[in-house]
Amino acid sequence: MGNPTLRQITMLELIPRAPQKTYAKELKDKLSNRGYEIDERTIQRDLVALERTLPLRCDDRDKPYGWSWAEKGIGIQAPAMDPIEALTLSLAEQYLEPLMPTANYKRVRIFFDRANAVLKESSPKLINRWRDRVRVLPEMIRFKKPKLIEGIEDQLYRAAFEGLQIKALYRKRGETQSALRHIHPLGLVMKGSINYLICMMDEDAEHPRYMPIHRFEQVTILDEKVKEPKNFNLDEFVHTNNLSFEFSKDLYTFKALFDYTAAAHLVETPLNSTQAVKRQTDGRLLVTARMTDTLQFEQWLKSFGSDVEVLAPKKLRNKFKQLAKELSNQYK
Amino acid sequence: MGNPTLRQITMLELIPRAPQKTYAKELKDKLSNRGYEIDERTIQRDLVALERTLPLRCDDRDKPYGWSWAEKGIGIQAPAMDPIEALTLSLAEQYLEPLMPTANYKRVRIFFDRANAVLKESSPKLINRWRDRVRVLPEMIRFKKPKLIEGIEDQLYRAAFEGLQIKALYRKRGETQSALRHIHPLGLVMKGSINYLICMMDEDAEHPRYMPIHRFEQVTILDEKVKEPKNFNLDEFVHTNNLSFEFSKDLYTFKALFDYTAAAHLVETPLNSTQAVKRQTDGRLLVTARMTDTLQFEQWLKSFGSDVEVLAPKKLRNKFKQLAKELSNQYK
DNA sequence: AAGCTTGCGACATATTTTGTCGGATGAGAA
DNA sequence: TTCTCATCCGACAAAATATGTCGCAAGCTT
Repeated sequence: MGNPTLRQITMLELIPRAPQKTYAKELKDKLSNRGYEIDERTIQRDLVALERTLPLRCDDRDKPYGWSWAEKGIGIQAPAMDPIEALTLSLAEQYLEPLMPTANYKRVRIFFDRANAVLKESSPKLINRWRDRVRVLPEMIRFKKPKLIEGIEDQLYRAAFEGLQIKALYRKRGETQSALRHIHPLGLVMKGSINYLICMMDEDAEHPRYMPIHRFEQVTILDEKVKEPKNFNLDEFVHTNNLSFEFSKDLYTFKALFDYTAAAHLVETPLNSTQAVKRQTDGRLLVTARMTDTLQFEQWLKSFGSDVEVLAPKKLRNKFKQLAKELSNQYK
Repeated sequence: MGNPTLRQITMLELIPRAPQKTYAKELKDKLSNRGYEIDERTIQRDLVALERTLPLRCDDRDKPYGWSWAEKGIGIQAPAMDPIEALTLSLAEQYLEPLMPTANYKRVRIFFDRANAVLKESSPKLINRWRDRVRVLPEMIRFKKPKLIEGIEDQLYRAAFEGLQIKALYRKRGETQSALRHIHPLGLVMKGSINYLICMMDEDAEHPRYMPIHRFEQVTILDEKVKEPKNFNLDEFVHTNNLSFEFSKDLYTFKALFDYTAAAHLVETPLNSTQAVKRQTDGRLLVTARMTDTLQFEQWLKSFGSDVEVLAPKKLRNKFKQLAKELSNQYK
């Protein structure tokens, strides 16, 4: 006879969360794989015994009975989260909630729930205090997330993860009708509130495309493996398709004068490690850094309005000259 | 005699992760609280038995022996993560890593490690594929995080969580020397790469301040409870101190013409639910929305350069007129 | 209706669990 | 040093439990 505790713990780890199920026989096999040669009867008894105290569910509508962990229950976790860990997770929650795709967020939610349960137990008063006392503020304006059809997200993820082809109803931008397409998912890119499926289409088996997942209206996963272009590289794709806003990987030396109050934070949170800052006699900050040529950087510069004067490179300074002209025309 | 399995599971949940420890006597008390009246001897025996198979550590340099879970081990988790859950966590990892304070990130890391372990086991080939095939792209430029002194972050968090006063060495912006201060932590605000401690100072017991935590050089937690101004409200503080960049909560009706390609995404990811978009005959998009007057919104508008023409409110249009003038002067 | 699977009660037995006791050990105080 | 105290740990016996086996019943399939 082996150690019943360890065997039962192992068994509990083998039981999936509802709505999935497992069966006595399955458990017997898996336990046997892990070195516990045990009678099926014993497993039945263990399950019934544990069910009395743990949030286990037994679906006895059919035989064999299907066993699972209650969907909402927190199950077992050892070592338990310590309060600091729990605090950190509850902070992570604040970061993730506005950013992450909703379907995914729901799935990590269970961890946050668990964290909050720990906090509640360790210091029920403090947890509310904490909620009142911590804020994660957005750095930039946040857009509404596009609406997604229930379940679509999950299916696209699964297809991308398992590398399976799909058939999907996809609505192009501006169009009101969706069309059936045969798609080979290659990857996923999340950017701000929009997530894209990177994929190959049957029509053009050479060039991958990206499709915002909120334009999918129906997805069926097929049994066939995805056909990939050889040497497909997601980073490369992202760059060449302007998804990451990078024009090139060439570095240039950036130089500009910033208003002190508008850019003082650059001293402590530099653009990158090549950045140098020097206060000028007129109070402005001369900032120098090696930068890659990205649209995001330009947008960031533009957001300073007249609180920045770009000095170098020439090309960028000219762009700003041009911008000045255009704005003058626009608001004349 | 009770059920040994359940009792042992409960006990395992009571054992902290290293470097924290617990002791036989402590476990006896806590188990007794949970309804397991058990001899101390039995606990010792259980611990030794479980140590053989689980990553438990026993520090036997002193008596009583200190028991803990191995720092790196994954312990027990039931129900086990299913692959989709694991996938989602590994995605959350990509979101959080660049955003979250480093000290915190290390603490949630254990969950990500666990997730990756699950993925490795369930489909070792697919996990690598997934890593190659999913990217979370930054929406805006990201600054380097300021350097923090080891342990400072943890202590400030703990003080803020437990509502305890601290003594700290704090270096003001621009100064090279830090000064000792007596501080009453009230809360925390995370914004982009900078995190702030919101607190009261002994010198001015009326007005809370915010202090970037990377300017703290040493922190000692005191035993005394924080004194708070009555009716302290973090959200209010954040607003009145321009941390959230909100000038006022008054809504105005915003109206502007956007270049189509630059702003097409607004159709699918609107600013808020009041937004209306209409395509003009010249191809531009007329966007209308009720907005609050925030600096962030203005910055976002400015980042469009000449791809936006602000129409209303007048005040905002005038700001842009002014901007056009200033830019013209600057780049003349 | 036969055959199969699965759940479950019963039962005897081997095994484990557990409280108790007493000795060993080591730290700190007198 | 010696004494005291807390703790660990081995031993032991009784009580409780765990386990394999068997047989029956229920429900499904063929």
